[in-house]
Amino acid sequence: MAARTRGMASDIQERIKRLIIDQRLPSGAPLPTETELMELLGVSRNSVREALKGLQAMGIVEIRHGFGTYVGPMSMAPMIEGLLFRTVAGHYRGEDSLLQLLELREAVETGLIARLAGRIPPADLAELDALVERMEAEAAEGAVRAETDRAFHAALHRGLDNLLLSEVLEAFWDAFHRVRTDLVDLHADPKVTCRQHREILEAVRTGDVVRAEAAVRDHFGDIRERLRSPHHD
Amino acid sequence: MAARTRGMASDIQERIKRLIIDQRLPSGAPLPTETELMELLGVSRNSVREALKGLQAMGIVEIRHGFGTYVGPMSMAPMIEGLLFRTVAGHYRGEDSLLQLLELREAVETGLIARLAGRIPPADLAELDALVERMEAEAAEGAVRAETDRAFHAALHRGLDNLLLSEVLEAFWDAFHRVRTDLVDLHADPKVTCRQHREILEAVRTGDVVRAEAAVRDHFGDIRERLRSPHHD
DNA sequence: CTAGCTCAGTTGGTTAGAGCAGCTGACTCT
DNA sequence: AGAGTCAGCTGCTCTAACCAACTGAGCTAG
Repeated sequence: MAARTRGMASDIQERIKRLIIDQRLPSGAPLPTETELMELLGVSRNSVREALKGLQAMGIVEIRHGFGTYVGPMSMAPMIEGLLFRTVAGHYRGEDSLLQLLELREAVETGLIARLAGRIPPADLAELDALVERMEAEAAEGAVRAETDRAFHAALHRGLDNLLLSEVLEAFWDAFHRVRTDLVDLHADPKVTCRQHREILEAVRTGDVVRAEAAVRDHFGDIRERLRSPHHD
Repeated sequence: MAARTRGMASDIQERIKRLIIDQRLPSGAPLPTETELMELLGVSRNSVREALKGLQAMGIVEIRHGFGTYVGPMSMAPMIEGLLFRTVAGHYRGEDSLLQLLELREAVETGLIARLAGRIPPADLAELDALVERMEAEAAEGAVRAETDRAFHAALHRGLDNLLLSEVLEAFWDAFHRVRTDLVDLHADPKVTCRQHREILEAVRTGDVVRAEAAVRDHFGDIRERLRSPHHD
């Protein structure tokens, strides 16, 4: 017997994790069926399912109805859900959780822009140019699509050359975006947004670290300002 | 009916989340018992439990055997678990996931040190002094305890005045520390470690941003160097 | 011979009911 | 008045049966 005081479900989860690690299973690899796991681990189907539900919530396994169970993508998706819920719950309880989330993004992205300035590959710079242009086209028609903003930040962070870091930043963006659409309407001026993004792009293109930091800070400062102003319920 | 194609468990989770948000329940508040939830939501006990297991994995609820179910701490603990597993699994598959995790910490902490330099409250500075001294005492006896290093970083980040940000940084520290103890032995020179921490402290005390960034980068650069050198299996 | 449909088998999803296990608080005995 | 005990809540695990989704082999029609 392994873990006595911590419950069997947790024990089963640990054993399934070990199974994945010991066998070097990559994302997408098939795992034993529920019936097999139940025999393999010597527990009931119910316990297996509860353990899998927990692992699924952490992105460690992926369950497909009628097909099978697989090693999960291990993306940052669970973190997004957690951050989102934490922020929304805090917001409704009167905390400034939304501002904290924005500050988290601001602090991290401002700190990282110095590392990016002057080091963006030409291909990514071209993509960023195209994205800013699309952004301006969308702004002329009323509002910038969220997907375009997301693509801009994603392309920018690609230069960091660290998949984990990029995913974490993307997760922060996602969480903030979802909170924003669920809770408040920032009614930002699309033209201002465009100008700020172009400024960031030009700064990193020329490799001007100080200017780049100022541009990013300006971008977030603008959002922060709108966050403080009266908005909703 | 809400989600038809996404399964009932996910639907139940959503409804429990709504329950917490709509009633403004704070962390630690009691939730309905399994029996009550089962009647309230009109589903079987098993489905309720599977949903709760998923929420528990995300830190949204906390289940105490024989006592009840409560609103969870909503800390970053689930993220630590996820990062840890992702990194360990990647490492065993031959990826440089450990280095990526270290770089994540390095990038974020280096970027944030500028925001801290010269802005640490005297009380925190005193605590940091005490921690470096303890570190030196421990170094003289062989090795610096992990808890001391953790406390140093935690005290340093307290000055950020953003609980979410501090927790995220702490989570990154935890994940890296656990991976490190599980996978590799960095056998760092404790005296060097002490010197680096003192240097960081002096730099932020005097408010010298450039020196502070260099100190942090030096600290991480040292760890990164050891990570590359031959180590284990 | 091929394109499309059908259906049986496999796998996960849900329900039901029974009994086990841990914790709390009130009750009892000293 | 203090310490031990036990009844009762609570969550935990198991069994067994049936429902629902998906795949792929085999059949049918063109």
